[in-house]
Amino acid sequence: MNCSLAQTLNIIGERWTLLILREAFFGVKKFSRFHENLDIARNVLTHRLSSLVQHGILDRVQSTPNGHAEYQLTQKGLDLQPILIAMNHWGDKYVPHPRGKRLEFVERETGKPIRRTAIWSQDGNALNAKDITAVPGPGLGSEQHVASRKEH
Amino acid sequence: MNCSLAQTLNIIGERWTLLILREAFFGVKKFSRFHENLDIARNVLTHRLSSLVQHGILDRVQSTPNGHAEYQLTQKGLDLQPILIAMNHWGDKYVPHPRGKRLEFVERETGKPIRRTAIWSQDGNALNAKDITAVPGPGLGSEQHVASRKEH
DNA sequence: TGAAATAGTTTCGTTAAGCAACTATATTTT
DNA sequence: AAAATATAGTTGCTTAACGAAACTATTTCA
Repeated sequence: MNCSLAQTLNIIGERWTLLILREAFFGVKKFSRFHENLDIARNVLTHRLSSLVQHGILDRVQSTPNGHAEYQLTQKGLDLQPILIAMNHWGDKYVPHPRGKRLEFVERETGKPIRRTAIWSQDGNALNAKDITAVPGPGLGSEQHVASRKEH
Repeated sequence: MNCSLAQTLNIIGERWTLLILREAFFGVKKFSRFHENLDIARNVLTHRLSSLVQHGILDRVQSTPNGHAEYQLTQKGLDLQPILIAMNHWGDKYVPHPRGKRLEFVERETGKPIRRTAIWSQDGNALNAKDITAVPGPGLGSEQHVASRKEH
């Protein structure tokens, strides 16, 4: 499917994958830690980790000659953070905990909260969904449909 | 699982869901259009649509007395756009089409492209993953772990 | 009135996920 | 050095989700 979203979902769209990556962003590196933090079946965890390694999102490094691997995020993996944070923000808003935010993302240096996730225009305005439209680029075959979004 | 990301994934994490929403953002409203644009099994499409309706992401409106439903995005659904666009941008970057971008998102009024997806500090700097950390908020039970992200 | 479209449901076969037990090497403890 | 524990998986089996095709019941079009 010639669609960047579909391509992304092919890589990170399976069940558990984004939760594994969340753990990785929190500093988890070892099979056993992933397994105890997530309630995931071991064989599924095996598959997900090796898939993420194959796709270049995690690096698998042998910390001892045989076995005892560690998994760490590559740049490609680190670049998924906006997706994770966007999902986190949406969940905060629409499936809130009664007591408030579960996690707040802040600048490491200053401790100041980051901006809420949004779509920004070039000149720095937050845009809402209806102000945005998609235009076909060079990578979209002419056979492809780009349904024009009707007003409603 | 007391985690906003996990909550979000419970709602939109199943296979096909985000592709269905992509179509909805492009203006698709009817069962038959979703089915012909996506190569999805009809029974699965039925389940996804009704799940999205139950979660308040789509509204199901009867356009004729009996049958011929239309599905349209609610505000809750429209607010998923940053997630979709973040995934689109990641896919453009890491699974590119040889000829270039497949879709470009622009402001409807001016046609100007939107900013690439990123994490922004309050004062308007783009942050990269290593500059960000998470701190527990009021909604996070004390039993919860927030692994502190080690340097690497 | 007949044909085609719409919005599903039903049945059945395949694939993926979940669970528990097992294995083989590595490290730690005594 | 030997035994116990931890690590990183694998194997076999069960259950749940997905996929393909055929079927159904209205509804609109010609």
